[in-house]
Amino acid sequence: MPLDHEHPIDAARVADARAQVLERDDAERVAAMLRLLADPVRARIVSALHAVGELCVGDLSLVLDVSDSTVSHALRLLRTAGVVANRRDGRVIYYRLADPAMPAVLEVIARGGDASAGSG
Amino acid sequence: MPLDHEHPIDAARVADARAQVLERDDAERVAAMLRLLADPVRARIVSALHAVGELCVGDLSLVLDVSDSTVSHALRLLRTAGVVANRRDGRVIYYRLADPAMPAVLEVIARGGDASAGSG
DNA sequence: CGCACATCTTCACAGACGTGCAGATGTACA
DNA sequence: TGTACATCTGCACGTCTGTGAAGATGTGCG
Repeated sequence: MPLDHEHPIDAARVADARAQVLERDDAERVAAMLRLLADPVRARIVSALHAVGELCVGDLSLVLDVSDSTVSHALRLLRTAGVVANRRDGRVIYYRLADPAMPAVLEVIARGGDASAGSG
Repeated sequence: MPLDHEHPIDAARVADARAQVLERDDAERVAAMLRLLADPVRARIVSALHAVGELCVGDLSLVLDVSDSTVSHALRLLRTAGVVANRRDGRVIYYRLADPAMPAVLEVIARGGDASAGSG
């Protein structure tokens, strides 16, 4: 049970934290975004697109060595969320990144918390 | 079905991507880290600790308005992963951030992809 | 010791998630 | 039109995950 809502151990700090903490709705949005990257296949898709600009589904499936069905499922989530965009060239559909925040997140994690200096 | 592994549409780009893409193991690690933040409660815990430095479990439960059991469960995951550390003061246990990458990730997402300018 | 308080843990379960399969859609070309 | 190819979608299933309930652990105090 949450404590009585009446007995914070450090009331000032609690008030301070309450004022600055990510709000419920924002946290939900942030978590939803991060959930997209919290899967190895999707993270690697973002990584691959970040590396070479754009790739079609079949080539992506070759790069990652996973089934095209899996790639397609993953791309659908990313596309719906606005993380990637696509263009069609004949029967081939090329995907590219549409949200610079995603590769940035991967870099921050990979580099261990240093968020300064961009793509090296 | 995956293509034949023999018919990339852009072989050069595939080779290029293969060389630069996040490897399977690394992707697994990155995804595991991000999964920790891909939950509203844990994201808010990181946010709160980032805001005020340290908080005990009970106060955290007040700040977030969730049960202390939920906070404790969440903290265990974060602690096991090295995201937070704690110190004991009597019966009260204070938690603080131990991995600067996590709040950095939250900021990158919140700011929409601008990864420059670090913490503070 | 016994009691109160803060935190942790075990168990159980509903809900979300990732993936393969099979078929559908859409495009190109003859 | 029919075939071949690239991609997408719906369904089903095993697995993972977050949470609450209830009790356990650990600490301080008298």
